[in-house]
Amino acid sequence: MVQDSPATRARILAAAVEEFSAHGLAGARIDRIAEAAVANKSSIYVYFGNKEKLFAAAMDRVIGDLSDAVPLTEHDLPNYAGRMFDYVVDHPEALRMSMWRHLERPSAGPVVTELYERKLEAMASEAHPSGLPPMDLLVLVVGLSGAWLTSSRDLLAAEGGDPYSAERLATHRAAMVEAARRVVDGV
Amino acid sequence: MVQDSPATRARILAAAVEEFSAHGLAGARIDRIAEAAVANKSSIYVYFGNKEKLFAAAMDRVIGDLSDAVPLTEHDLPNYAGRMFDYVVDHPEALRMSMWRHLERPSAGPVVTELYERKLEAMASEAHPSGLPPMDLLVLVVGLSGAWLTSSRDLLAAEGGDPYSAERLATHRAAMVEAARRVVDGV
DNA sequence: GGAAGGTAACTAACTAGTTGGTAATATCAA
DNA sequence: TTGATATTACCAACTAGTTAGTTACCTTCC
Repeated sequence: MVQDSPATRARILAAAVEEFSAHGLAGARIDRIAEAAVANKSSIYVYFGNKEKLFAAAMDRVIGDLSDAVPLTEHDLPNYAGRMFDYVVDHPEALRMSMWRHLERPSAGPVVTELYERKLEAMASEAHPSGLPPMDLLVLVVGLSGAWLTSSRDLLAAEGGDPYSAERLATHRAAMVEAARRVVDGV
Repeated sequence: MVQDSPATRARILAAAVEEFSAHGLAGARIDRIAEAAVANKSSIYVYFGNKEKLFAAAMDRVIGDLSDAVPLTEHDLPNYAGRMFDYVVDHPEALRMSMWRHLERPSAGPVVTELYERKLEAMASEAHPSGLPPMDLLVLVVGLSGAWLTSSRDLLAAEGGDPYSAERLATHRAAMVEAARRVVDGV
């Protein structure tokens, strides 16, 4: 086993993302993370301090990657919703982590309030046909983008077939982007 | 302490709903539930079997109450969204429990696939101006109804003020119902 | 030889679930 | 009604296993 500190740290963080995404903060097990990372448990404490801080680091990583990959295009919200949908389909851990954050540690993860403030200002300054307050508009569009992937399996099962097949997801994506367009453009 | 088996059971279930809603299945503590219910820990095992089954019972209760209180009016989805919003504002545990279910035990809670099937059929048989598939429409409207209450505090904080004040919630409710109307009615 | 990276074994605290026993209530014969 | 007995509700203390976090020691490489 070659010693390589940055690589070990990276393996731990990757394993932590997977474990926390699957089980949340309370359900995650440090031993499982160490095993999956092929690292010793104590390395986790050397690199990240404790479970809580490791959770925060995993959250920073996942949410940071998400906001880098899906920039908020405030003047084209329907396509923002579409890109957000594509990203969380490809990276389910992003959606799960943000749900864990909401339920377990609302304060974890990067603070991007300032960014949002600028985006909302930009939205407010232009004349929107929507007629809805910028914040409400943004929240609703984000809500649309995650609707399918956060729906209960019970509801999705009512249609028959696999709700997560590529074809079904493509159909929903189109419907969702169209819905966002209607919300944004008004009637 | 007067002995009253149904009352003890009810106290345990109520305490379980609160504990699971706050901490989820993995984070909940049986001892805390017993203490909050003013009952002995072993009563929990007498009445509910084990932690998992108690979680399922709490889920049944919360989701059952929700679907009783907010009947799915498939021919008036915007107001369905509005009533759903009102309910989860008044009963935050309903939203939190359904999130915990999604993350921790997707199979917990009542199975209502059959009900949804009938509702979707009813939607399909009528000519909708929406042009969107019934399932997508329903999922998107439900997504809209929960958007504000599942948004990150970070985003909501960008506006300044309390995002959960009665006034702010009323404003959002109106915007959300209007958005649902636009999605349902098409352009 | 010494600093940095890594490890196995350990510990103290916690947690789901159990047990052996007590008190209250119901049943019923006299 | 009464007193013995069975049943139900309840409880304090315990157990076996788990878990986050620590420590003392080893290995690698400059």
